[in-house]
Amino acid sequence: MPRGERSEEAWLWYTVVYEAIQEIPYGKVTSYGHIARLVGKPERPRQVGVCLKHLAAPSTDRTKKSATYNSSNVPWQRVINARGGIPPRGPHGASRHAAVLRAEGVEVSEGSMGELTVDLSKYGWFPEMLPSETGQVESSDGEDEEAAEDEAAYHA
DNA sequence: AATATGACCAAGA
DNA sequence: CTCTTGGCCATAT
Repeated sequence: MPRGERSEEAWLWYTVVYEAIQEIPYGKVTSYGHIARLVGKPERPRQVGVCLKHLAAPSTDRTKKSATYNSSNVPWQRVINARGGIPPRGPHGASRHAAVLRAEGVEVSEGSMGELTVDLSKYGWFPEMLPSETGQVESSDGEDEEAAEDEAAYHA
């Protein structure tokens, strides 16, 4: 991260996000919001996107830490938006993204406006949490980021 | 320092 | 179904 690598807190955010993403099974996809929930920050899906954006540049890493995670060891292609759409981050970005997903066996179709989409009910990966149905929340205690961090590193 | 943006999301209208 | 609104906060200008 550009800003002084001294900020452990910022590094921590990137770390938990990357590790959560690495848990997405091959051939499945999930959303930014789900990753945000996994790391205990359900209200910051946007910041997850920031992480991946920086991930796109593997070199230019001055700190050894930033070299830990790069576009080749983090399956960024398995993270799409909540509607199953592939975010058009560039002119040919979406198509390239779709190609990578198809290579994993994920079916990518075309939306109404030529937007590439994935069928979440088929390829979506949302581990045992459907708030809309059960309305149950796992950690209803006062735990926050710390707990989430543990949980994220747990599964690895 | 202050303002604008963005690989987003959920809920309303 | 589409469009708007409010919220988030690390980066970029």
